[in-house]
Amino acid sequence: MINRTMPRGPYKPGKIRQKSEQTMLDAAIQAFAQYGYSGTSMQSIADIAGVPKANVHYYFKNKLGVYTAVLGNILDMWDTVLNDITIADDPGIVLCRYIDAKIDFSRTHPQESRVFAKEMLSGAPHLQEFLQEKYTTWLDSRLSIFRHWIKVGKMDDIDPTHLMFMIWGSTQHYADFAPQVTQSLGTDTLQQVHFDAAARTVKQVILRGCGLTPPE
Amino acid sequence: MINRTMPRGPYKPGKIRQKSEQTMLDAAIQAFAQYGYSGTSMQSIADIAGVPKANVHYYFKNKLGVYTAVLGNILDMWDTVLNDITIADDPGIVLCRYIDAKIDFSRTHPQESRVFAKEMLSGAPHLQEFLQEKYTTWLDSRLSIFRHWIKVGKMDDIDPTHLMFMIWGSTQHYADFAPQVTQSLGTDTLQQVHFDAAARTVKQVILRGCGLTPPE
DNA sequence: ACAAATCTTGTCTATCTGGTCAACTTTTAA
DNA sequence: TTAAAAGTTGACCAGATAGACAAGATTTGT
Repeated sequence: MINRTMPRGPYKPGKIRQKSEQTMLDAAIQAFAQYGYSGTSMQSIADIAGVPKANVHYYFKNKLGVYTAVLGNILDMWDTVLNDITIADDPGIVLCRYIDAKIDFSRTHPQESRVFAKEMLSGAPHLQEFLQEKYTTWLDSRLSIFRHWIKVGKMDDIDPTHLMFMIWGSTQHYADFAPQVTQSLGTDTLQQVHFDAAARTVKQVILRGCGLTPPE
Repeated sequence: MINRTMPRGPYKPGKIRQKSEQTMLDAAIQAFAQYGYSGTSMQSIADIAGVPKANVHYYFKNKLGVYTAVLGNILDMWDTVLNDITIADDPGIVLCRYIDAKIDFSRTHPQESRVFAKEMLSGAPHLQEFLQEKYTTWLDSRLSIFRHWIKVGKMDDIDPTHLMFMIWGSTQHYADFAPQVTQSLGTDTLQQVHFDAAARTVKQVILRGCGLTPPE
């Protein structure tokens, strides 16, 4: 994607910029996940990326610009799994798919999960727009499907909003509280087998708790 | 509690020190909850407490000292609810009591929950001792009780470790992800009624999910 | 009242912070 | 080859940072 606000000329930007930005965003996500927005210095981002600090300022307007870019990338990943469900679907299958996807996100993108969590813990000052627009629209449409399933007896009368919180809390826990989880499971690093056991238990409890039988 | 390492003399410390320390710890917990350890300045703690910065340094050795004191107070609150359960107890009643207590903690001590969560998200660098000693002992003894209940058929064969994670994740969510929760519930501030609904749903799903019937 | 200890606070310092800038090098299209 | 644009980087700045310290104010047992 060529940035059309850049001046044109014999030297077209693209490859170098794209690669450098990605390197710095990768570094930034590590720093923000560990130290939070206020606790992260531009110097530390530069150090992790292995470039001088001025280089970060060349690619991003300021610290907030880096953070906004990181946060934007994370929000773009927001829950595509539940996007195309309909009232015709089977709630048991949908919940299974969703729980598996959320657990898998905790496994494959723990740093992203942590940046999001820290932003929430800080009062979500940079997520107001997301929460009031994209998120609310997304949630309302999903909730109405759950309510329909409940009305037609496809699942028990479980408050779907709080059910969502349960799924989010239970699955994100494996990324956000990793030190406690690893200690509890008696391992050094979380392996696929641990995430499989987690998904199995969460599906088992949530589905049975909603009056659903796990699909084969 | 008189600090016996302090020099003795005609002026016995106690009331003033106790009150000042509490004021500063209250201020510190607010700052740490919002900005995390690295992002919190001694000046901001002093500002919230309404005292000069040098005053904070008089009562605490350094910033880590303040943080350690805050964290210690939080760890002292660790889950007294499950401490005195035995294999003779009814798992349904125990889980109900526990879920209610955890939801209540999220309601009455959200800042404490957030400081703990941020410490976890940062990799728990100041919780290694706690996790390896007090926590592990506590967890192992609780897990053995759950395993006994499962063995004698008092509850379904649910991995008790992951069940604990589900309860923690689901209940702490209401303190740690408060902005998302409030937005989802269409309210400005979380009220007792919201926490009641949360506790009801979590108990409903967890108990049924474990093959238990909610007690009257 | 008084002296010893506790408590308060303004001031100082060395370091780190986000951010700017200008000189320099590399890449690119012609 | 060349020149314009993109990219790199060390040096620099003003303000914030954690912490030290000394001088003064307050509290308390005698």
